[in-house]
Amino acid sequence: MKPGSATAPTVEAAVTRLAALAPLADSEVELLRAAAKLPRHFPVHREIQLEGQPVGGPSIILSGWACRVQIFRDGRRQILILLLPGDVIGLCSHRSAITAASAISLTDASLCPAPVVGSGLETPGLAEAYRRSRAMEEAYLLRQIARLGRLNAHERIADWLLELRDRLGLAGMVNGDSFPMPLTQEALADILGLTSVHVNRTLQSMRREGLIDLRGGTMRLIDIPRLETLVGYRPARVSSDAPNGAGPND
Amino acid sequence: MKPGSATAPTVEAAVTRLAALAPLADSEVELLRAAAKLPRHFPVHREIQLEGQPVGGPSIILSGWACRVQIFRDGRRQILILLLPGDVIGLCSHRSAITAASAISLTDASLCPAPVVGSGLETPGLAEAYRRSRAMEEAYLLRQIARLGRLNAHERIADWLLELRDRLGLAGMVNGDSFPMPLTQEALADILGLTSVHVNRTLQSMRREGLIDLRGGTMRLIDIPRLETLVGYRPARVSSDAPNGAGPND
DNA sequence: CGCGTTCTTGACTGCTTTCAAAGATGGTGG
DNA sequence: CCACCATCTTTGAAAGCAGTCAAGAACGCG
Repeated sequence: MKPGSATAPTVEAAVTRLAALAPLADSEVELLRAAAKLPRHFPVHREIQLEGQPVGGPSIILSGWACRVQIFRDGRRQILILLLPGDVIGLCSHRSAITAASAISLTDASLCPAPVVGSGLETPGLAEAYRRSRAMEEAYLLRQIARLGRLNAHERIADWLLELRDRLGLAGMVNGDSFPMPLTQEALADILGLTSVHVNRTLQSMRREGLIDLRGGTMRLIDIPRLETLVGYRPARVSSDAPNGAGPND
Repeated sequence: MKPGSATAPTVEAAVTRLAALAPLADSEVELLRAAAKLPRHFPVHREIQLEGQPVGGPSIILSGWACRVQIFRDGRRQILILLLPGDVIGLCSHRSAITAASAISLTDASLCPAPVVGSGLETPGLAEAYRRSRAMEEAYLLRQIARLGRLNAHERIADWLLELRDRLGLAGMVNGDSFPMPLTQEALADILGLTSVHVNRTLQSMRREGLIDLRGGTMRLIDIPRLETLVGYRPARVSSDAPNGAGPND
């Protein structure tokens, strides 16, 4: 494995996330590992799915960060939702499905085909994990709407960071209060509906207030309780099962 | 039928919308009509689904307008998505599903249980319509994010009106360029992520510019081409089938 | 070490909010 | 049929959050 390659395609994050969504049989984990042997690699800023094109089969993100994005004629961009390791894209089951918004890579990324689940008879765990994954995605979309519609810059960032920590935690990518932050402030701005200049100022203000510590591509949430009360944060939940953990490692 | 009752529960709008999403067999239409015989009525501002509660079976909106909403501790509200006649809510198939955001009625409304579709063997049309309905809802969520993140007040209203016209058109509720507008400017503000004061000013500006005509609970889009170029509007599409029409009646 | 990208900072503009109050509207009961 | 009341709409003035434009500093990569 080349020393320079930032994201060696491993399936572990995806297995961790899907197993956190629903218990997987060993055979189902094996299906995932087998699928991950045929990864597709995307350099940064590459189109993964194109709006209006057929969805194709579902894929799993093995490594790297991506997003769904809407671009306006005059160049304005809005990132609609982040796509993180273990996320499944293209989970629509209707006929002639076409993708509603393009997906692009925000870092180098690798995907693989998601193992097909029939009517869920032989792979009940995977099928359930896919269904919950889709429900989680919908919950993130809803929260993103509330965030953009009613929160100011400080609150948007706080809320988004807490959600991000939960999401990365599901995939086992959180260490204590820290997780990787490979995005430029330009990308953050496109996520948060702000300008990069204002994101910069707000991040610095939050640093000064001792809320966060962002250095060298790592984000550390210093004062999570204060971040949470700032926006009344509550983690997304899509089922009444015990809140699926795998939270931050320590 | 009482003269005063604003929304006599008819199933026609719902049948129109679902049949526009996928061809329905006569037997499937009969299932819908039968289900509509057991409507539940909700006065304005009544809770239809409560966040965190079990989803229960799927329901169809027969008449009236509703929404999913997020309310913050300090009273800020954001309407996440409108729910219109023919829309199906509670379409999650995973175990122990709980609703991610409360649904409330914005006008008097009536719902009925959605006919259950098994594995889609006996009701392939309905099953397909449900799947596409869910995909449409996701497309509306994505567009709502782009709207709140990157459009100014004029553009948000234009974009939202055009989407609303398409959605109501699917249910056969558009007459030419006009459709009912039963929402208060306060509700519009909660949809658009603005204040009601600013919604008022912006609507009046659009009236003066000859873009819209809003009077007596009816919205007329006077200059649709100009509205469309204002935001680069393109209708939501979730399948490569011929764009499902039932567009505006004339 | 040099170059391009990203981050940072300042000054200024402006869209949107806030606060307040007046005007319109519609439904109800006398 | 009209007075009355609650709700909704409209308007004004002032303040604030975020955007724009521009330029310099820091960073990372080759």
